[in-house]
Amino acid sequence: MSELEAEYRLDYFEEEGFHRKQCPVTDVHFWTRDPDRETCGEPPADDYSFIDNPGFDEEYTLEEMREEFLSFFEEHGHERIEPYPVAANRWRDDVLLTQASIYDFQPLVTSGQTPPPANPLTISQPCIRMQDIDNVGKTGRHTMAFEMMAHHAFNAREEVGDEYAYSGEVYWKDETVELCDQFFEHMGADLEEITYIEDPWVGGGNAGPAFEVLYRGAELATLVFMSMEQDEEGDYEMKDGNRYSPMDTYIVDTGYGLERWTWVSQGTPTVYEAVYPDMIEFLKENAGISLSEEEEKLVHRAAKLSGYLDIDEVDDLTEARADVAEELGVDSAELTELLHPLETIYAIADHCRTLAYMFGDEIVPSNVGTGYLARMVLRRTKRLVDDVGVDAPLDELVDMQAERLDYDNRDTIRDIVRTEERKYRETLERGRRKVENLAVEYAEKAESIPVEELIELYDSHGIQPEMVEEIAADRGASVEVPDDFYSLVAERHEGEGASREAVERSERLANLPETERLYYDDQERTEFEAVVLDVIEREEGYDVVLDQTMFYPEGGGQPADHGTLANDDTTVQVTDVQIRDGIVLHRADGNPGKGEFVRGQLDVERRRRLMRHHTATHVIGYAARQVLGEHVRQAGAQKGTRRSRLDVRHYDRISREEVKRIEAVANDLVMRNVSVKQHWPDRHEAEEEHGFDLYQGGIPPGQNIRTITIDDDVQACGGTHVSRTGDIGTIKILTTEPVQDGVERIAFAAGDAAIEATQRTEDALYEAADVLDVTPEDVPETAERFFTEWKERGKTIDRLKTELAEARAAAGEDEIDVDGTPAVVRRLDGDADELRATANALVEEGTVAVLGSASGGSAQFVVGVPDDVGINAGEVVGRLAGRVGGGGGGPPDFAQGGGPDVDALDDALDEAPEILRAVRSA
RNA sequence: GGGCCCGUAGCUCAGCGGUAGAGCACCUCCUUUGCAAGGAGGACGCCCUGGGUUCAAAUCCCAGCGGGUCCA
Repeated sequence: MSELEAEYRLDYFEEEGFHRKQCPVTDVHFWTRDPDRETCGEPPADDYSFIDNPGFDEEYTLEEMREEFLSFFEEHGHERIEPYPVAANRWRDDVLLTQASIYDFQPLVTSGQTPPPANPLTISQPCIRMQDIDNVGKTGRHTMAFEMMAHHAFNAREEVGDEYAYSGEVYWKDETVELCDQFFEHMGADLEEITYIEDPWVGGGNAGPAFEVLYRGAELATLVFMSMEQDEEGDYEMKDGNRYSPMDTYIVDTGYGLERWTWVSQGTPTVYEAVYPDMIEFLKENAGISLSEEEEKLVHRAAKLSGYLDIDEVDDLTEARADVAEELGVDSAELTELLHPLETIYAIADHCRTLAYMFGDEIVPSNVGTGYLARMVLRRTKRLVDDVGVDAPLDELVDMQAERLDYDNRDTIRDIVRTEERKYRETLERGRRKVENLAVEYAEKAESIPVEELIELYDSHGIQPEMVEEIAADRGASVEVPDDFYSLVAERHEGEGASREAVERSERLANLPETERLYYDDQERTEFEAVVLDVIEREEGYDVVLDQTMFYPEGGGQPADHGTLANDDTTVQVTDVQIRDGIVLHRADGNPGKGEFVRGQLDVERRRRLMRHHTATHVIGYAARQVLGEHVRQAGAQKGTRRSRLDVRHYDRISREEVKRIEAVANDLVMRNVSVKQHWPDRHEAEEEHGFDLYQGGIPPGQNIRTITIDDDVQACGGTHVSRTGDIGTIKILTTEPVQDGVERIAFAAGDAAIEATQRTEDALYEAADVLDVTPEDVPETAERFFTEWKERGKTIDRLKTELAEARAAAGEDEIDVDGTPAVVRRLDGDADELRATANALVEEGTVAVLGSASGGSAQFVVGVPDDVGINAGEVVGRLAGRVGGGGGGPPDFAQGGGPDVDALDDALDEAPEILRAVRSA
């Protein structure tokens, strides 16, 4: 780390008369204007000193503070940027949630592939950090949801020229620290009290020097100078143990916690009271929490000390709490009892804000991805609400935050919260019954519920061990929850995860130019001429590289074009087309010859079908949004020639009624025959105009992006489309099915494929009608009637079999005597049911029954023995079955068996009396 | 995306190779007419679907469909 020391010696510090010091408590190096200062300013070296002693000239609300920051940086040459969604997976696939403002610009802007929306810029970015979830409410300063205010500048080294999407230096370390200082000064802070702690930053493959900016015990800003990338040959070894070297771009990445600034301006005991005063007031009242004046004072004093609490850093929270209690001179249990409801309320307020952000940004609850995180937070919140006795509905609480955050999809948010709450209630009820059954079972055995059951209950049924304890206690069963419960659960999941296949890259391609893509110029054209630049032999066939092509390579869920490449000598079939680093590879069954001129001809019918289906996919997505709500967005898509599918995020199953409405809206758009327009707008202008909903199918790199506009639906898309919606012909939804919780798959067909699909469905119906000998309209009713009748007949047959069996038993002409007990040995070729019924009837009359049958291709026996007769039926069956090459068994009074050797059945039955006697005497 | 659990009467579930069960609900009768009322009787099952193993599958194995849950 010391290698970076020079990086921190700024001219600005020199000019301003800063001193570099080392903190005797934390050992870190820091910069300060105060020559007498010894400690770095961060707990545990220093306490919070702003509580009851606000650090700025005025108090600010969250909204006022945000505006103060943004307008200050606007006045200092920065452009204000609208915040991005909290669902970072909308534009990058390496993370789920937005955890910092810089996330907005990774990876395309930070790597220099795409220009920033403005440079320099300022933003206040909503973020969610799930890591802090256990600290929320307890430490007084942690929140799961927060806004990171920031100013960013994107620089590229002069010497690399215009290789990147931005060039030159906007500003770097000195100006960054100066701006930070100026903002503190603007707010009325005492600059003498500010410390800049040297704290190198590492993350996501990048690194650089950084400062933590401390004021009155609170970390109010982090100034990161991202300037290095991971490199085994690099000169700098950072704290993660990896080596790093300087990169061509260098970026100012700052973060000013909006909540912290608001808190410091107000000097309230906890951040929560500064950030959500109204909601906390509401929750306190609703839960009936009122403190005496003395208690208020105690809570207040405890808050000042709670800066030391951090579940990551303090091993045992109870211990830390005890320390606080001791310092205050009160009983630890009493203090906990007093603080616990307040901590819960703080957490509820924070969690509701998190949920408002998530659902406001149209995350749909699910068992995967961001949807799962949302579900976890919601369930946790529900438990907290019940725990502390707040009886307001959860959707109302979330809505309070959604309203404050000014979301306009509040109805959907409430709908989602209610649906999720219902699902959770159902899970809890299921769980409760399960635990009750288990508790009774183990209580009877006088054992405690084993840990394996607890793990099973949690992992497979979502029941917290605390809940098991509670229910079990009611039923008189004991449970012991091990301290390392959650790591035991984790153990169960070890060894999961699939290996990822490496993508092979041909070095040969590196020397070829990018293929000119003609398919965007005129999407209707199907013929072209080109020069063969290279032919690469593959295991099966050849990869042909041309200078230009009409062939659309597989991508964006659209399969590749097929067709032919021909010159005067030869014609080769193209059966697949792929794109690698801008080079289009045509997989062909022959070699057209390097350097040759070829005529390319697309399989026109295939391409047309794909185009219809691609445009139809946009139309279906548009229609689904109209019918199901604005939260609907693409979760995946695959186009085909006969059918295509679109996976959409939605929090419920799609009903038949909704399917019909989607179909109607889609076909209405087809019939209106609106034009399908292609544009290449500047990406930032497009984003500003249409938002991130543009990127339903992924985010393309580059300054300009291609968009497809149909009516008022605009999407970034690289596929080929028909020119008017009327060209689709018609759209028919084939099926909807859930692919995972929160994602529904809509399969549909377009154009002639739609007609074919409808015909297939009709064929099935007509065939069914034909079999039933009725008209198609009558099929449902007739099928129902037949099914009912079929069941009735089954019952009648059962009854008749019983009657028949009784009649047979009553006939009784072939009764023999086994040492004084009457017995019947008989062959009757019926199914197992008949044999059983007959045997039962015989046994009823006090007769031993030995019945054999050869129906169904195998020999079968049933042996019944009345009570008080000393013959083991299982034994008899065993011996009989042995003679037909099989086996059998059952309880002593009623046994069944058989074997494959049908021919031996009669012989076996002949021997039955002997066997009965032998078994009796045994 | 991966792991695990579950599909049996209208509901909640038991059964886990050998004749499909219980409680609640339902119907009839009796006894009582009061906070989950008692008694007697009755009806109600493609044991999710399709393959396989077996003399025999609700039960074991495989696949599918449907539901749930945990993790990234």
